Amino acid sequence: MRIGELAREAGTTTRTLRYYEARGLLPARRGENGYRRYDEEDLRLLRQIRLLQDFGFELEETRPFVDCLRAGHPSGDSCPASLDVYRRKLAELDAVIGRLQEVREQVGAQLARAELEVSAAEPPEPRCEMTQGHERGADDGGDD
Amino acid sequence: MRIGELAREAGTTTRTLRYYEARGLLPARRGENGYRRYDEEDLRLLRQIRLLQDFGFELEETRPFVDCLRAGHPSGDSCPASLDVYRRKLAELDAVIGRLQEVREQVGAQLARAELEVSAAEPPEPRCEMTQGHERGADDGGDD
DNA sequence: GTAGACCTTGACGCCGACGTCAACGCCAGG
DNA sequence: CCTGGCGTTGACGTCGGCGTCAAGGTCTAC
Repeated sequence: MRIGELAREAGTTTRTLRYYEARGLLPARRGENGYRRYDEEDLRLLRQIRLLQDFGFELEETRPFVDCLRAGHPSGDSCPASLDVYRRKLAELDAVIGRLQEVREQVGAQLARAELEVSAAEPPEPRCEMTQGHERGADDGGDD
Repeated sequence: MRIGELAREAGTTTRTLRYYEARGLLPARRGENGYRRYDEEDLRLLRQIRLLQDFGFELEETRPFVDCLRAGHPSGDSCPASLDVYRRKLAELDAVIGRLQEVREQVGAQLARAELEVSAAEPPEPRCEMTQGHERGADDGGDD
């Protein structure tokens, strides 16, 4: 299969495949005409790469998985090096998520405080107090 | 105060301050010698910027806060435009955090599965089966 | 034979927030 | 006067993962 076909199969672009090859991640055999040739195995490798990329892994971090598959293992994470990447990534994710949650709380608190101060500064719209003995008919008019 | 001094006060660099000025975010008055001159107000603005930057806001997103302060408001988030940024940022944070948690679960699950498969594949270390009638002395060896 | 769809390499562009260097000006202390 | 420490502008480098040309070669269908 040629580069465009593989790209389509994997939902990516030829530029990306050439980039991977340049990085030594997914080298291709060459036909007589100099065109890159790929097989089903390459498609597997590529799918592994894309999956991890979608997870936010850097390209270099996908290399152990690719190497693992290429070594004949059933899946990309059948090798210790891949598991190490998983573990590092988990720790990294936890750190980032924790930091973002912290930020989220800070920003949320700031927003709440700022909104309060704004509403305190402008006291309009008395919010329709319910005075006693002031009931209305059946259709009391939608308040929305 | 001069640029180096302000940078030190705010825990940043002169390069950063020049960058902010180039972006129109923190323009400086000039002394006779062409040196940039800053005052305490600029320090406040700068601190507002740095705070938001630490939160992961892009520079452009800090602009409403800076403008707000410069307009004489008590704090950078006393203006509607700033609140809008807060809200957009919250939504963004929630989305990112959600996505990362999703990824974290996926990666965690993959790791667990892969570890299981590995331990299933290599049955070494028989984990010291207790054969009957093979008891040892008092100190039976800490299993860690 | 020619259009058009594919392929090749090479190289620059992009994004954001600066870092880093070059080459120069200004000013205070000894 | 000279050194050293500040300042100035300008411009290129960084990082990742490609996008997007440009200028050509190849192959297929009509």
